[in-house]
Amino acid sequence: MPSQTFLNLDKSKQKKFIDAAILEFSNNIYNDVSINRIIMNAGVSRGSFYMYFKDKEELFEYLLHINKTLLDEEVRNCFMECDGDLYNSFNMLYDRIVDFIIDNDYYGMFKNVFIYFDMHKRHFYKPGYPLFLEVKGLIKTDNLKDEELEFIFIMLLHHLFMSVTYCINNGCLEDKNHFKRKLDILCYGIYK
Amino acid sequence: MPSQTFLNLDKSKQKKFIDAAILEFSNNIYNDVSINRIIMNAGVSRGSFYMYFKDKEELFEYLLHINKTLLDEEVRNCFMECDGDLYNSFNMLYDRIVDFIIDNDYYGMFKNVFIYFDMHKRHFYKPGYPLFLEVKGLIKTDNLKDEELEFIFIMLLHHLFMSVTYCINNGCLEDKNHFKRKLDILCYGIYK
DNA sequence: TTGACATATGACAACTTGTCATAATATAAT
DNA sequence: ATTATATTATGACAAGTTGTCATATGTCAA
Repeated sequence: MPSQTFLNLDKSKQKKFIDAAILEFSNNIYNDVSINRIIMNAGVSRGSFYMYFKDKEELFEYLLHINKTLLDEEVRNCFMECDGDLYNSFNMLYDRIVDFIIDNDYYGMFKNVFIYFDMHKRHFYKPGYPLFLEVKGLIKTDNLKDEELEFIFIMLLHHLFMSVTYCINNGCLEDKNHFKRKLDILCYGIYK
Repeated sequence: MPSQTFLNLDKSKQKKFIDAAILEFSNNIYNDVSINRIIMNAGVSRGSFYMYFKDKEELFEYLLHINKTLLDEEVRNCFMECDGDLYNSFNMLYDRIVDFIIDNDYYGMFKNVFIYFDMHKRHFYKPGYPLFLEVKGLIKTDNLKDEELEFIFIMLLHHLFMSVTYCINNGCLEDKNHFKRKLDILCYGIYK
């Protein structure tokens, strides 16, 4: 998270900075993101940057944080709308996330995020992922085998993001079939 | 792949260079690998490095290539020894890979590779992965559902590497159960 | 011996990041 | 209103990074 100094900034200055950061993260993959260009575009001095954020990673985490809140909301909605059925929920979730990313201002950034997604996956779906605890109660378990629910949840989430990555990177956002095939395998198994 | 110039070098000079490169990749994650340090340790000039390799990525790919050959051999063996049964093959494969990495001189490097694995996953298991074509004939399909074999293969491979990553990063190389649980889900499904 | 080609070199330009002493500004206290 | 204190802003700087290129040194055949 940014320092209090940054949070104390008036909203317009904050926005200008964040916009510059998103622009940079949209046009460059993580490793090539230049703090120099960000501060130039934001009209902020070098020293100030390091007053606001520890480093590039902290800035990046903050950019993710801003949107994660919105994404989490989608997850909650899907589970509610599907009466907690895992298959249907994840099916719906995939479509929603893809749509979310397309519609979103942060599309370019997300694209780069997803390319390097697993580099940063620890932010999303490690065990203890808070979102899981939230939706846990919503999942219908009577038609499931006796596996630890969080384990399954994380596995599904993992594939979800993998497929999103796959589709974004291959420019085939319409190939929603890719994830559904995976989902079928996960839910019903490979073996006869 | 390195330039012919590098391949023409006498073996001892090649080895010195590769050793220096492995040392560097073992002690630093990809982004922090310094070509400067490599050429210092290898006793090679800056210009020579760029004569041998296009850039850091090409060098890294070559280091992977060296070992991939050995890993591929393990894959072949497992499929042979398990009469092409997917479940058993991947089960065995996991153990072998973990052992391979532990025993190997390249352990440190592999650790760093696996941390950033998915950043580089394109090198391993994208569709058309040559190893698949090789072992395809070895896979017994009569007890499998009618899914595209390569799709399943890549999914299993993906989880295999994920679990190896998980175990290496968490220092719990003995927790072989992690992958077996995933394998059960993949083979027999989540739903009753 | 002389060309012709392959290989080696390190100085160089053009970047990068993170720090820090200093300067400017805002807020509080007298 | 003036002083004191705390907060925020700044850009020069050190110490690094990469990739290039003119030049130098090998090597081998004619």
